[in-house]
Amino acid sequence: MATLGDLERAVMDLLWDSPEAQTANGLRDALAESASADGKELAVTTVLTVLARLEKKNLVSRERDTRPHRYRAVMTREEHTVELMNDALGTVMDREAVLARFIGGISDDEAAALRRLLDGGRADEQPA
Amino acid sequence: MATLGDLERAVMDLLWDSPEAQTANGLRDALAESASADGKELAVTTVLTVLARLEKKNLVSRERDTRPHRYRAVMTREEHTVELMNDALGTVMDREAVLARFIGGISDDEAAALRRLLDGGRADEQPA
DNA sequence: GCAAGGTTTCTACTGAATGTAGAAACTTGG
DNA sequence: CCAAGTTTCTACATTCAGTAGAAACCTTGC
Repeated sequence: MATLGDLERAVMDLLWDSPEAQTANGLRDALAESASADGKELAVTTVLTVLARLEKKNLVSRERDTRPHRYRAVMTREEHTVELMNDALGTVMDREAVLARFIGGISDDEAAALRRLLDGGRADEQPA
Repeated sequence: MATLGDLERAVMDLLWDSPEAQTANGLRDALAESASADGKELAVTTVLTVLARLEKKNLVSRERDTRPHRYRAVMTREEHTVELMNDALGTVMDREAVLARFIGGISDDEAAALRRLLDGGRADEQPA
């Protein structure tokens, strides 16, 4: 339930970056401009197909009542990333050993931020 | 570069759990006993194929000089898991926002462990 | 030195996931 | 009711993973 293809990922990136729900056509246009694809226009049916797949994966929801359906990300990018991290952790029995190494690899700034957050320092969490 | 198939995963689990390098035959036998597969014997060529694939993915190395080649995991399970976590994080610009949510979701025990680790509390890390 | 048996490599097939899109079905404003 | 836009169906190519037979490759006992 983890890996996204390149196009799926590109679509998610667009949805994550826009607060408003998007139409397939809007996404197709945005994809055309986006860095990776140099002007390459996809068929809108292609975009609709990946949106349907992303919906099936519960990464995207759509408003079916407006005529051009509008799509939005179900989770924020951050929530999704945390889910991936927990997926990775989930397969391991000794979570603390992993966490130990993990924090061993982060920058001092991030370590400081973590410390702050752990000390009730909170900033904006919602229970996942 | 992330996702492992079920069999690949099963092989990695065996390699991670054994300090010694293993042969394909040994792994095949171990797989037969292992929980998930109820007595189902795989062909040894099957095991060799996935080992070759895991080697290509740099998850496994082999000693080619002994006759039955012997295979070992390149990283520990923990290191590998951390890599997955960093892969997930890597695609995100705002790492701290992700970390914030991440620690919001862990247990109190783990939070305590993290705090300990952050305070130079260390236990067994090697630089990743 | 050589055949036999174990080991490894090649090749191949299947099924799922993904990128891609045409054809067909559907909806709705005029 | 119809044309234009929208959505769904269906389909094909490619890649990845599971699976393994056939062929090539060692090594060792005779």
